[in-house]
Order: sequence, then structure tokens, then C-alpha cells
Amino acid sequence: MQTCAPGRSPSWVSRRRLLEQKISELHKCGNLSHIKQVHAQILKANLQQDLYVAPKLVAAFSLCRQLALAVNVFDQVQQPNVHLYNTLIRAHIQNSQVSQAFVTFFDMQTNGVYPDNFTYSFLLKACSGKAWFPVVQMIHTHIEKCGFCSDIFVPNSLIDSYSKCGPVGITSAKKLFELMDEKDIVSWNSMIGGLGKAGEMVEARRLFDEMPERDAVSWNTMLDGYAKAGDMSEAYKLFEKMPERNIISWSTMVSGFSKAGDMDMAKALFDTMPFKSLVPWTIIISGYAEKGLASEASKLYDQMEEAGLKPDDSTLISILAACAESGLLGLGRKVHASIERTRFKCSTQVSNALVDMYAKCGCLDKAYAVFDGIAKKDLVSWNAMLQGLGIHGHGKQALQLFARMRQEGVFPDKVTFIAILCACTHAGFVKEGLHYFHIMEKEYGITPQVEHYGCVIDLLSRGGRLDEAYKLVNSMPMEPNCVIWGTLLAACRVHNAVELAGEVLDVLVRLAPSDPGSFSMLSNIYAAAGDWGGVASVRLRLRSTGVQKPSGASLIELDNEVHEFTVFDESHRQSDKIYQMIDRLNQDLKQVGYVSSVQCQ
DNA sequence: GTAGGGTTAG
Repeated sequence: MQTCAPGRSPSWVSRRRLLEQKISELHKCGNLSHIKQVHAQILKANLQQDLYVAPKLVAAFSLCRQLALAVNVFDQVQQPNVHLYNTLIRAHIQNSQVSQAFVTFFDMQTNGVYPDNFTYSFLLKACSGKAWFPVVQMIHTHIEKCGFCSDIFVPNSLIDSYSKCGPVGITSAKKLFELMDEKDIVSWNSMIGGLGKAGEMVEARRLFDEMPERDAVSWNTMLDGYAKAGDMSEAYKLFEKMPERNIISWSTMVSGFSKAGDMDMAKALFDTMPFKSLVPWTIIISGYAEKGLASEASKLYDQMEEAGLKPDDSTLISILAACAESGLLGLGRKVHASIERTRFKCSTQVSNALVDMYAKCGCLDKAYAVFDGIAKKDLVSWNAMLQGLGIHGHGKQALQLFARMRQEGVFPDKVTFIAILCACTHAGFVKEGLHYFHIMEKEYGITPQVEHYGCVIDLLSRGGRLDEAYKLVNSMPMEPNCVIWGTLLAACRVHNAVELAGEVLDVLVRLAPSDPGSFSMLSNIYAAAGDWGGVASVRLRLRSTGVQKPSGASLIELDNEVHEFTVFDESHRQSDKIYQMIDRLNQDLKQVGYVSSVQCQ
């Protein structure tokens, strides 16, 4: 900034010093009206072009989420330097405008300003966790051209970003890691983390053993790798060898055992850990809830609150999601009550989780009430509510809600259309479903993906238009997966299309040889058609593949207890009464003219 | 004199 000119009055000099002081602290100021005040003074002093002042202003506006004002400041500067460009790139990223950040990145080069290590740091951070392989590759190419790999942060971020891009990414990460002539402990840790994510635990272990020195992160990263791979015995061996265990090591083990289905081990470790934060409580409660163990989950939730811990958004969302998955309405209600008791208002994300939980548990009224109460609905809120209406057969209400969503100016995404198509299927709206399928690309620019084709094939099949469904499977622009073929097979069963079913099964066996579900489906189809020879041949084929079909089960929760039922099940203590009730229902159904689909049994 | 950043648990 230009220094005070000589010959000015003492008061001018002191005013100027004060402004300089304010400017130097501007970038960490979160008070918008103060920033606007200083901005006005800057304009008055004609300092808006100053290459020291402008980045401060851009950063300040960005911090207050005033991206438009930040861009405006930038636009006033005739010759931005790399520092100012970097600040604008960061501003876009901070305000979730990642694509605009890249536009700025290209703009600066067009204007003859070249990126530096700061630029790459920002851009790589924007890509982290996004699995954008081509983008990471492009950044990498730029970096190699300019030679900024000498800054250890840059290659380390690259390894991390590559690692999150799947198999292609991990190959690139490995190459880069080998080429690095100076590696610090973070380089090693990122590499073993990446290998773990890619499921290459043998190689991760080799590197871990080769490391010149290891810190807590190195050990925990290995534990997590084994845990994610489901190898809890190897994880436990390493856990016992650790020189020091912190709360992350313990939590990783609890999570690993819980995901592996061993709740006894998970609970034993949870009870042993010397200190518990919200994270391990979340892991153990969600673990029990996911397995439908309502009373354990519920008891632990109370204990967590008694221990004086207030669940945060992540805890609530995680537990509610588990409730939704297992239909634990009781625990879901308890969580809702505790939110209303302890919070003045709840975030959109938590409300969305509540909507989803109530909807999946069949309480559509409650779901609607929570949905209506969300002050700032986002796309996820709309999608959750649409999905809830759809899966419970309220097709008309779903389509009405979609219309309301459009009126309120919310633009749908691919999930919205899955919900809409599903709603049409469950309500039998074949014509409407096809209509939305056709307009999703034409009017909304959303290219149907395999999930959408799956919905439409389901829609056509259930509507009895099996031929059209089969034609669509064969004309899809992508390879039909086993979900698609499975849908078709289920439709064959409903419509007794024995011949087509055999054909579909052949495809399914090729695609997923270890899935016994298709065999039992075909067996049911033959049984329904009275073709017992067919049933026998399927059973034989199933035996020759060596896979066993786990029986399907129904679950219902009553007073914090989950009751599970499988076919021919007599294990329930009220089994006699249950079968009596089924008989009565069957008789009632027959009286109103219902005919079972398995008439030949 | 200015700007910043990486790896581990939900």
C-alpha cells in the first residue's frame, strides 16, 4: 500500500494509520457491517485497486458468505496478481462454487498470470473426497509443468486426492509416491491410507513395516484399513501391539467389530475404553440400531445423555439413519423427543433425517409434520418426503408435492426422479411414470441412469407390460445390471412368464453366480406354473453352485422389542396365535375373492 | 509487510 504522502496534516496521517490498521485485520473479520464500513473508507481513499488491500476485502466478504461482493471487489482491480487470483479461487471454494473456482483458475492463465503452490493447495482441497480422477490428473499435469512438487504439501494432497478416485487413482498415487525423493511422515500415512481404501492391505502393511518412523496416525490408519476390509483378527493383533492407543484407535476397533456384526466384542471394547467422546457413543448406538437391537440401542442412548453428553448433528443423523434402516420407530421417537427437549431449533440435515426415519417407519403424518416445519428446505428434504410418499403408495400426493416443489423454484435432481418413478410404480400410474421418465432429460436435462431404467422396468412389469419392459432392458444405453434383470425376473413370476424367466435366470447366473436369490425366484415361478420338474432342476443347479440362500425375514418392533419371522417359522412364543390369525385372514381374503398366486401347493 | 495447506474414529 502506498505510504502516507509528505505534507499531509497530522489528523489526515492518523486517520490513514487507523484505516491501515483496520485493513490489516479485515481478512479475519466476521462482521459484515464493519467490513462494509471499511470498504466505504477504502473507496473514499481510492485504495480499491491496491494489491494489498483488494485480497483482504475479497477474503473478508468471502468469510461472511458474500461471494457476489467479493467478486465485485475483484472486478474493480485492473491487473490482478497471483495473490488476488488465489484469494478469489479460495472465496469460490469457501462458498461451494467449485466450478467457478476452476473457471477463475483458467481465467488467470488466459490473462498471463501463472498459478503457484497456493493455487494448487486450494484446488486440491476443493477436490478432496470427490473422486474426480480427471480433474486431479489435470491439476497434477499443471503442477508437473511448473515444478511445484518441491512443496511437500502439494504431492501429499495429490496422493490423498488420487487415493479417493478408486483403482485408477491408486495406481497414480503409487507412482507419485515412488517418484517423490523426499517423503515426510504424512506422505507415508496418506499412501497407506490410500492403499487401505483400495483394499490393498498387504501392500499397505509392507509400507507400514518399512516406514522410518510411525506416529499415532500411521497405526490408526492401519487399524482402519483392516477394519474396513472386515479383517478384525488382523486389526486386533495390531491393536495389541500398539505402543499407545488414543480415542481414535479405540473407536476404530469398536466400529470395526460393530460393522463385522460382533456386537459383543464392540461393546466389550467400548466399555473398556478409558475415555469416551460422542463418536464412540454414536458408533455403538448406531451399531445396535442397525442390527435391530432396539432395547440395547435405546438403553445406551439414555446412558449417553445421563453421562452429560449432548448429541450433535452427526450423532443424531447417524442414529436416525440406523432407525430408518431397521424400522426402529421407538428409538426414532426418543431421539426426536430429545431434540425437541434440548434444542431451540434443529438443522435442515437433522430434520431431513427425521423425515426419512418417520417415512421409512410408515409414519407419514409425522414425516409430513416435520417436513412442513423445516424453515429452509433443501433438495434432500423434498426428496426424502417424495420418497416416503412414493414407497407407501401415495402416488397422487407425491406428484402434487413435486408440483409444489417446482412452484417454489426448487430444481429436481436424479434422486427426485427416482422417487417420482417409484411413486408412480407403487401407485400403478404407468402412463404418468412414463411421462416423467421422458421429460426428465428433455425438460430437466437429467440423463436417466441405470437406477431410473430400473424404476421404469419395474413400472412396466408391474403394470403387466412385460414385453415392453423386456424391450427396454435390451435397448438401454448402458449394460443392464443384476438389479434390472432381477426386477424382470420378479415380474416374470407375477405374470407366470415361465419361458422368459428361464432366459433371464441364465443372464443372472452369469452376472452374479453367488446370488441364490434368483434361483429361488425361478423355483417359485416353476412352482406357480405347476412345473415340478423345473423346480427340481433349479434346486439341482443351486446345489451345484454351492451357495445357500439365507431365508428372507420380516421384522416388526413392538415396545422396544423386535420380532423376526421367517417362512415356516414356529420359534416365536406366540406362534400358535400368529398362525391362527393368518388362517383367519386367509379365510377373510377368500371370502372377498382373493386367489393365492401359489395355487398348486 | 500480505494468503495456505496435508494423513486417523461417527
